[in-house]
Amino acid sequence: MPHDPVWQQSAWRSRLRKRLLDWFGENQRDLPWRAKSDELRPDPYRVWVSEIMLQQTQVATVIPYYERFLDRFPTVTSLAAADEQTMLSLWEGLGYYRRARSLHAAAKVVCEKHQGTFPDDYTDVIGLPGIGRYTAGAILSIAFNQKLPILEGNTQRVFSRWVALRAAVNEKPVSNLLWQLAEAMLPPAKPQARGPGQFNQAAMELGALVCTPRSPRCDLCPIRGMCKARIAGLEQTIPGKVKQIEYEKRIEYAFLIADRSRKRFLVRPIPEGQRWAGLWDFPRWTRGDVQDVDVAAAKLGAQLSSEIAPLKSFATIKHAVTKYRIELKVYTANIASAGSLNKKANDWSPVDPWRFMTLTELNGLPMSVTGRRITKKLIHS
DNA sequence: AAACCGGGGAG
DNA sequence: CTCCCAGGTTT
Repeated sequence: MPHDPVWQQSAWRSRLRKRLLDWFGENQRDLPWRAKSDELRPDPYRVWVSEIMLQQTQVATVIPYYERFLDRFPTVTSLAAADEQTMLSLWEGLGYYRRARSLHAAAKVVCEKHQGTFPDDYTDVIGLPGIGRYTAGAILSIAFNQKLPILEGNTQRVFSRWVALRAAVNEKPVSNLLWQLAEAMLPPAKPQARGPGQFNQAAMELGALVCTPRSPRCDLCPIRGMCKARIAGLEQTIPGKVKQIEYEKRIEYAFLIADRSRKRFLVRPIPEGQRWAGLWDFPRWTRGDVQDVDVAAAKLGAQLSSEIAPLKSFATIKHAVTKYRIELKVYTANIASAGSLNKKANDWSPVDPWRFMTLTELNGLPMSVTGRRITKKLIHS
């Protein structure tokens, strides 16, 4: 892979580090998970929660959720002891709920294996559910100032530009090279105020505020004089284009089945191991691409051992997630053997988890975005 | 409306 | 190494 090995020169690295850390000292945002001025280091638990929330989610979106979450679960111990439904409700809106479930599971491990103290050993940390190489490096460098590299969306772009690496960052050899670069750039652990934790945060902050994907603000950049991409006029074209995703269109169906009072709707908590595990949902057919509502109703009915008869279209919700472009068709429907399903609220069992719930009750349950959108439409109808 | 952004984990 | 997870933001 042809590129200028400028980053292998230690003088270049230290000059760059100095500029970056000076810039960070004056321009970093005041974020709730960063160390308060009277603290030497931030609390590892707080850094951890923030890093998990920040996976695939932007800072501005995360802040209110983070504050609510920390308010309710201020320590690892309190999170480990939390009821899963409560925890998921606090997460609702952030999406990718597996992050929350992994965080919860990891909190239990920290309590059981590490007496409630977040571990400072890399092997222990990366062994926790939901923590991979990036997150382990981020927590240990930021909270313990360990000399560990990080590589994520921002720094992939920032580092590629510094050295004018033109290849697409998702190619394996490129990513390997960027990890090496990330490691080579790290300052020594002392002085701590300008150590690896500060460097990692500074590089990400630069990517978020200045070295943005499109139209980078090079005029504000502390590295502008020594950035190889900028010098070559390539800041707009680096990093290289990632292969385009092939989107897949899907049609899915959800059914609103009311009880005799017409005020309660059939829902259930999604079982372990399935998509949206732990969240509540309406009867929904999401598998394959079923073009016909009657087919979807028949298939779902077979699963519920009851016949579902679609009545009329209630709403169509368009939803995009990862590679899927989903059209969710929501129908009101009747169910044949409502008798066996006409449960009282306290009749729940894992074998027959379906229950009728009022809109007020639904408001208190954790749901996926589309589930919540259906509920909101019901309230306003 | 389409395009873009993107860590971790399972297989 | 590839695919999935089950959303938000930008253009």
